[in-house]
Amino acid sequence: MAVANLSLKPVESPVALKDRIYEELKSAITSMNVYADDDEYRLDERRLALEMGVSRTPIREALCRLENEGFVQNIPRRGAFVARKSKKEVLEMITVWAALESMAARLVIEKATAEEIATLREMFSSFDEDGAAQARIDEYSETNVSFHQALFRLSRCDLLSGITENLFLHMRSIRMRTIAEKDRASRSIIDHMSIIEALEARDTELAERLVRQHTLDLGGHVEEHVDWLE
Amino acid sequence: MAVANLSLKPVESPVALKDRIYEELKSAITSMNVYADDDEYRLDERRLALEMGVSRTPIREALCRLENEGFVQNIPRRGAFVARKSKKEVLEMITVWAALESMAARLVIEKATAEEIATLREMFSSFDEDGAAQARIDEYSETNVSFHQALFRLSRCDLLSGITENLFLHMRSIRMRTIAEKDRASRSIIDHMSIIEALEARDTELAERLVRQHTLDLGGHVEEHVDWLE
DNA sequence: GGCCCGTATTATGTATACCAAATACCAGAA
DNA sequence: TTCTGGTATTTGGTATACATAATACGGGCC
Repeated sequence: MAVANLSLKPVESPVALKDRIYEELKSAITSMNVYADDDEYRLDERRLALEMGVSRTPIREALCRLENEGFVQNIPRRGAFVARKSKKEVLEMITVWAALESMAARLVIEKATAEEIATLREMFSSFDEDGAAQARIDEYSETNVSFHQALFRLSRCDLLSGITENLFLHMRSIRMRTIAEKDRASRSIIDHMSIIEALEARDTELAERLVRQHTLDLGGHVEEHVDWLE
Repeated sequence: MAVANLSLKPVESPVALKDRIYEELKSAITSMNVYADDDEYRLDERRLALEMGVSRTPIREALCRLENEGFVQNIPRRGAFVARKSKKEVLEMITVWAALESMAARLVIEKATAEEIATLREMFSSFDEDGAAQARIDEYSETNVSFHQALFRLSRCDLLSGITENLFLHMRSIRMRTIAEKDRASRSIIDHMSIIEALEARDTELAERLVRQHTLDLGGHVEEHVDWLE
């Protein structure tokens, strides 16, 4: 019997309620300015359930996941709150980030093609003239994040990227309150260019050291200048 | 009015059911030999609820946490299974481990006292005579794990320790199937001693490199000799 | 005898009900 | 007026009930 050779894609499994709620809540939490004021943001299960038109069960499952990822703090018998990181926790996140990204740099040198590394350089092409760069700090900020994400992607290590993804989201909340500083931005571009050059030269030790130091410098900056973290 | 100056400790809050179930299941899963055969271990919610004498709700919350930590795989509408790591995933875990532990080594040099570093050396005191060491591989295996855990502890970075804790638990399952090999054990002792010496000499770059290489070597070993991972 | 389809069963996903703990509020006394 | 103690309400923790999807099994047809 002839088999009809239809090109069919797997039917999209209907996304479970708890997953959609998880996405919705996560996006809401990560895009809010948690550190704007000192209020604690409470996540009332019943209220959320009512607002989203579902029962408490999927809400609770979503909150459970968010708690494990550190976006929500659950106090027994008290309820769930949007998590606020302490300064110590932020510094530790930056330390872990430095560890992971320096390893990513090693892997990039080991695995990425010259073309792939070239894409990193292209990301900064519009910032070549450092005069113009300093005028567009907000735009640069996005490129900045993209650069680091690209580095992890090129490392071809899903676990590295995965762990870092949430670190980035946490850091984004911190960044929202940090006023973009001109000197840090231009310094950052220089750092990135040095990193790219080391990658292109396939200098593992140098690339690793530059990446680590770049992130640890951010840690030093936070340590010294950020005083609004508990 | 005089205030009675009693030294009271906070009353221990009764541990929630879901947390106890989480601990119980986690310990059960991590201590079982997941890779012994090709069976898939299904975690039937109803059965677990019945066996543990609770309802399905706290069971589900515990399974949710375990899924986030990678010990359980939840297939929608199919149920929960004990997670089996693929070879790729194991290799990536080892990579992340290497990244985190080499950073831990840096921090140890930065923060730990000479006395604390000395405790690392003491852990291996009973393995000094390498003849005797090879006879007690199983005993050594525990010391081995303790050594790495101690390294993270001395780094004073809770996040590093925290992330690694689960990595260790995952690796333990892998180890259970790996037959202890004499040559790897003795090689391991040599590695550890070199690491300790670098820490004592406060040679950051060397310590970092040795730690990273020690773990990456394990990765190479798995890559080459472990063929029973999917 | 083997394949296919329909029904039954089972288990997960979701909703709801109940319970207990924590907080808020109010009344009464100093 | 203020503090204390008790009660009410709120809310999270747990149990249970219901709906739906997936699988297993059996009968019918080829």
